[in-house]
Amino acid sequence: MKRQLIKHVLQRDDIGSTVEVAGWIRTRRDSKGGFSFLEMNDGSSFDGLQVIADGSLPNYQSEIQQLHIGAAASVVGELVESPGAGQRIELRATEIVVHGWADPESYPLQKKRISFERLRELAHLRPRTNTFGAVARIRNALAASTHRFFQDRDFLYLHTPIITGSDAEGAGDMFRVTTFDPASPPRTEDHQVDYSQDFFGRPTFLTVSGQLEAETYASALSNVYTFGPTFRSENSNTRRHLAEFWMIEPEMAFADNHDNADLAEEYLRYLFRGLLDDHSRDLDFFNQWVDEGLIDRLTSVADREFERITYGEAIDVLQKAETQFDFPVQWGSDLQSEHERYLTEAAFGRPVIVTDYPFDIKAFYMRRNDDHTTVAALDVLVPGVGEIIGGSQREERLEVLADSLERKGLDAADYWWYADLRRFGSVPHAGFGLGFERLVQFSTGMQNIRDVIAFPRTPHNAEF
RNA sequence: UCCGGGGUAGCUCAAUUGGCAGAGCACCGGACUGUUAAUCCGUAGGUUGUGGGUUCGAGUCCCACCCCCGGAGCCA
Repeated sequence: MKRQLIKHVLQRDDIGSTVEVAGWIRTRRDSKGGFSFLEMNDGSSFDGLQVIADGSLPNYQSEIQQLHIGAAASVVGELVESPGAGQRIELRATEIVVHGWADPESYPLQKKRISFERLRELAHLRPRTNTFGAVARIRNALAASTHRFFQDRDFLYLHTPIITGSDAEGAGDMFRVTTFDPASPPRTEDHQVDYSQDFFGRPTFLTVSGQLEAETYASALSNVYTFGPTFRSENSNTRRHLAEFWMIEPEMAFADNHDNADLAEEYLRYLFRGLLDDHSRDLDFFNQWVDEGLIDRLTSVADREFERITYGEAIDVLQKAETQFDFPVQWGSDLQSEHERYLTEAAFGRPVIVTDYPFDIKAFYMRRNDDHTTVAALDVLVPGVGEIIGGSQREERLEVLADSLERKGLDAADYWWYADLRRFGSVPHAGFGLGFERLVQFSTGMQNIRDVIAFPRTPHNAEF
């Protein structure tokens, strides 16, 4: 007999059929009537299947009554209507095979609520909990929807390199990649580390962004997107930062920053509509136990247009605000977290796309506006999470790019191939980067980013 | 990295001006004729994050370090 996933069994109505399921025991409740209830979950859905284990089963006393949370078992049984409240159907077992025991004395997961902090120390077991099972399914759904969204619009999925030779991508501190023995690397005559003898014959690092590479393929295949891991070695200790995270970076040729904003908004609203339509059971759980306003917020984001303002307009709004900010609001300085939060939570109560930031506070590759002081940048701010997308139209004019590199203190020689895109068949193009974990945070209401990725990498944390 | 809070039983937390380290849950044993995150009774459970120091006596006070959480910065 072929084992069925519980998500499918729960939808069946062919009462009397024989089915086989397998999974992990969540709880056993013994009835006074000489039989037991087993709640079994295989991760295929939020809800588990209730199994009725009658006292007449041959291994009832020897095994079934020893089952506890965490044990793995498979069950063959008859699908019956459940006389109890709380479930439509249940499985009356004819055979129960225990595959793996879980000693209740030492098994760390309990039937009661366990703090997320504690579960981070149990990252190998936490997917067996309600919350982390639901996070994993939502994360998967968002990944699948992402590919569907871009594939349906003829974006080409591009794999950009994880290891990069560029130490000047300008998006943050980088992890070095080397095969050298750290205790005794080869040295040059003047005692510098001799990277010409390293694996790649030059210093290499883990990527902080696939954008520059993505631009090269957009400059040939029109619309592309990346979806891969990204690494930042900043000593960030917040609930919004990881050292290793996943980023989605679409890049469009023959597109300006308005097209960019349109794409960002359409993409996000598509994702949330999909979750609301197809993953309501998991969302209901988060709405009840994690974040009461979650479903209302996702619905409103999916249904309403985003607010779009320029940086200059944002400064005006903030300067007229009643709120007392810790940091002063003035044109030319970057928006602080408290400012972003005010805009998206208090002022507008929905996602806000802020565009056209001052040149001086943004990256070299962003396209200079005609006012010569701002660039065609774009940040998408969402309530609770803050910046979820950052992007821009790219500078496609060679002379302006060269000027920007110089003004940012960067060496144009390091960007020779990037500049070549502007020498040969240059086109207006634009794109953005979306932090996938921040998207999962927003979609689940989970407060800490370490709880929306399977094995979080943060300073002092790489146990698993 | 900076600021603030914290680390006590397997888990979540108490412990008064420094004075015999407790409770709930989980587990185990028993009770209860279908239960559904905490039904009742009972047993057991500890080098109070680590290392020093003050004191007759330290979970509590002092010093150093480690780790966790929240906020800030960096950003996605």
